[in-house]
Amino acid sequence: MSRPSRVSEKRREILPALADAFTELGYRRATTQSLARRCGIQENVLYRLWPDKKAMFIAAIEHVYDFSETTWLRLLETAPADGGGARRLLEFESIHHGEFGHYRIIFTGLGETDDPEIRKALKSMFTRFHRFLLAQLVSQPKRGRSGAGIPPALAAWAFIGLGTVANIGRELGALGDSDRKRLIATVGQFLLGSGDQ
Amino acid sequence: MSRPSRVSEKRREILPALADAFTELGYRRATTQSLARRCGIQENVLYRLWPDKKAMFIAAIEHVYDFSETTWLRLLETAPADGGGARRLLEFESIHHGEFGHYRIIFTGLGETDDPEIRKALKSMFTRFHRFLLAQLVSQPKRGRSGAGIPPALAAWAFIGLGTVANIGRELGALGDSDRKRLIATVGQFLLGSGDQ
DNA sequence: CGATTCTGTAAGTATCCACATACATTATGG
DNA sequence: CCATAATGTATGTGGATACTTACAGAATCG
Repeated sequence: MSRPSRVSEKRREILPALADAFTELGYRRATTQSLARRCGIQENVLYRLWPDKKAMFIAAIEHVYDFSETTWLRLLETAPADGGGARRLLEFESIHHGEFGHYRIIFTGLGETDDPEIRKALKSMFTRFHRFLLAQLVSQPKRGRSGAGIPPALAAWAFIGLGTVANIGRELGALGDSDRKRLIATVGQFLLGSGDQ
Repeated sequence: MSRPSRVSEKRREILPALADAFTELGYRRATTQSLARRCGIQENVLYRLWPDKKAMFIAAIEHVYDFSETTWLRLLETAPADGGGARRLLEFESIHHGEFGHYRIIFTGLGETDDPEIRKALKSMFTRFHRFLLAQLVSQPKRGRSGAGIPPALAAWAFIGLGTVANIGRELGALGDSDRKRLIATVGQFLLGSGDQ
């Protein structure tokens, strides 16, 4: 009992840089040396905060989702509470989608899914994401079911797919900026249920 | 001039095992040793067929797409030439989607997109995929535009996104088998333009 | 203060991995 | 049959990398 541990504060302080490193380099290419350097600490200190590299990676995944969700929640706060949140999110994403490149940590994670812990972390992340989107969809003004009779739970998954392919297209340069925005806006509106319009 | 080279035959003979190895292990975790072992040859021989590991990976990516496209083309041959190919593919994929796990090589590739050659290979793959789907969509019976006024080029991208999220859901166990099939069937039909039906 | 625990810095290690070298064997064209 | 080039097998290597150990200073409790 002397000198209280500040480990948890340190973890939170370091997480953004850690997540950025994994995001840019991917899981395997991110060496513990490079992680430490980019966090401005020694390798050893990293190992005092997490038991191994995998734990650092999982923490980074969770941080990335928390960060995104915080962004969206802030956006929804400023939105009218009339249930138009889904539409608002859609507009926002059609412009800013993938700006932080954070989805890259998902891609690299998906290459490690035979590790049970990593798979579990990813599954939990996607489940949270799905739940969040679903909540927005069912609180829509017009009806509880989205476009043309697609059950909202499926529509929410389709939204995730839409965002994913937009990210891939952006990453590879296979989809130009304007096409990507049109893709999100058009198909998104469609899934929201407004159809042609 | 003596003893003709059988390099290209050997490459073709080995590619399936090579692609399987990258598919199961991912790019970084697949060691050249494990690649060689799973191909039933020596490491050295591998290096006589391709200059380095990256070239092997790119060859595997191309092989995987060629394999898929061949499967679909065979399916379309047996389909009536009335332009219902897209619908036929959809039915097929809603059942057999992702069976070979080959999409995993895409995920691991997407974690290496800062390498120009790998990015180029992936971009080319997605572009070919998109072109293939688009051709099926525009040859549809009802109209040249798919569901509810979505331009077919965008609908084709949305299809890719749909397939991708289905694969992710399957991989993580976040989407049960029946939900996955319903997702592909429902949203797919929707994108095809039949809406409620 | 002082015992104790936290924190920073530096260096070490055992393992692994992409790729190379060396050489014996085999098949082909002339 | 023989010169030439392809193939098979074994072993080597230099560098990277996850994780460890050693130790000095500093902050907090009683």
